[in-house]
Amino acid sequence: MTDRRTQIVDEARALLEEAGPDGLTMRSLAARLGIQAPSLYKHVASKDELEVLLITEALREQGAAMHAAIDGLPRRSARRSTLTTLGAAYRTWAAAHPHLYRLATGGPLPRASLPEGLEAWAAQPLVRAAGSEARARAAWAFAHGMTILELDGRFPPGADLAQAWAAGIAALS
Amino acid sequence: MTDRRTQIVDEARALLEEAGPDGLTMRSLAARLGIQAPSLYKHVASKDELEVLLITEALREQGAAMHAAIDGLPRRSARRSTLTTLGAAYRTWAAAHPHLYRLATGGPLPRASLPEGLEAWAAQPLVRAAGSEARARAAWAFAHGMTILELDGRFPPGADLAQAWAAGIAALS
DNA sequence: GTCTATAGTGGGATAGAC
DNA sequence: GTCTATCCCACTATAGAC
Repeated sequence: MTDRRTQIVDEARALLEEAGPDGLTMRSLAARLGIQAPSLYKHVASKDELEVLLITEALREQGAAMHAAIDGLPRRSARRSTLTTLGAAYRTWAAAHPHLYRLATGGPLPRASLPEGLEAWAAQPLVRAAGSEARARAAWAFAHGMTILELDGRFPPGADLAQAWAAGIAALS
Repeated sequence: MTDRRTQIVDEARALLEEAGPDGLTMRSLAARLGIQAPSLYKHVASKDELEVLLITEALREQGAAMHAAIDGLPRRSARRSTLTTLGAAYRTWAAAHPHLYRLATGGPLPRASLPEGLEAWAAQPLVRAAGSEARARAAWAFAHGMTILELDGRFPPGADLAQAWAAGIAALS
C-alpha cells in the first residue's frame, strides 16, 4: 500500500520518461492513474510541486550513483582513474534516464524547495576527485556539456563520443 | 526599405531576447509589428521556419565572432592562448544573446534546413585550435556546459566562474 | 499585404457535489 | 478521494474578404 502521493510521483516519472517533458501533463498523468485530472490536486499542490519532487528524486539517485562509483574504488586511486569512473557513472545514469536528467538539469534549480544539503551531497564525489572547486566546476561543465549535447543530438552523426569523453577526462586529470 | 520577411526575423529576434523562448509567439510578434498574427503567414510558412532562420543567424554570428577572435591572434600562438581567446569569444557572444544562444543550442539541430557548410564553418576555429576532433568536441562540451549552466543559474550563487573557465581551458590546452 | 473570423488543440487549475 | 462541470488561458494555423 504505497501512499497515493508516492504513486503519483512514480507514475509521473514513468510518463516523463516515455513522453518527454511536454508529454508530462496533469491530464495524461491522471489518465494513467485511472482518475480525472482535478483529483490530482488533492495530493499535489501544483504541477510545479510535482516537478520539484521529480528533481529531488533525480538528484538523490544520480548522487547515489556517483557515491557508489567512488566507494568501489581502491583508496588512493589516481585522479585520472577516479575521474574516469565518475564520468562513466554520470554518463550512464543520464543515458538511462534522459528526460529526467533533462528535467533536473535544465533551467534554474529550485534550491529553496529542495531538501537541505542535497545539492552539495550530490556534488561531493566530483568535488573531492577534482582537487579544487574550480576544477570540479570545469569537470562538471564538461560532463554536462557532453551529456546534453549527446542527448540533444548535437554532435555530428557518427562522432566518436567515447573518444571525446576520454580526451576531456585525460585533460582534466 | 528592408523587406518584410527580414523585418519579421529582426523583430522575432528582439522579442526572443526580451521575452525568452516562451515569449516568442506569433501573436506577440505580430503585435510588435502592428499587424495581426495571421498576416505573418504570408511571409513565413510556420513558426518552425522562423526558428530555423533565427538559428541560422545565430550560427553565422557566433561563427563570425569565433573566426574574428583567432584572426586577431599572432600566427603560431600557443594553443593555450588560442583557446583562451576562443573561450572568451564564445562566452561573450552567449552572454550578449542568451536566449538566442539557448534557441540555437538546445534541442536537435535542424541540419537539413540549414545552409550547407554552416555548421562546419562555425566549428572550424575550435577544431583547428584543439588539435584533434576528440579534443575539439571535449572543448566544445566544456564551453557549452559552462555557458548553459551559467545561463540556467545552476552554479551556486557567488561561484567564481572565471576561475572555472580558466581551469578548464588550462586543462584542455 | 492586411484584415476578420474562426477552427482546432491543448494546457493548468478551481468549485462544489457526492 | 473522486467526480463533473467549467473557467480561463494560450497557442498555431487556415479561409476568405478587401
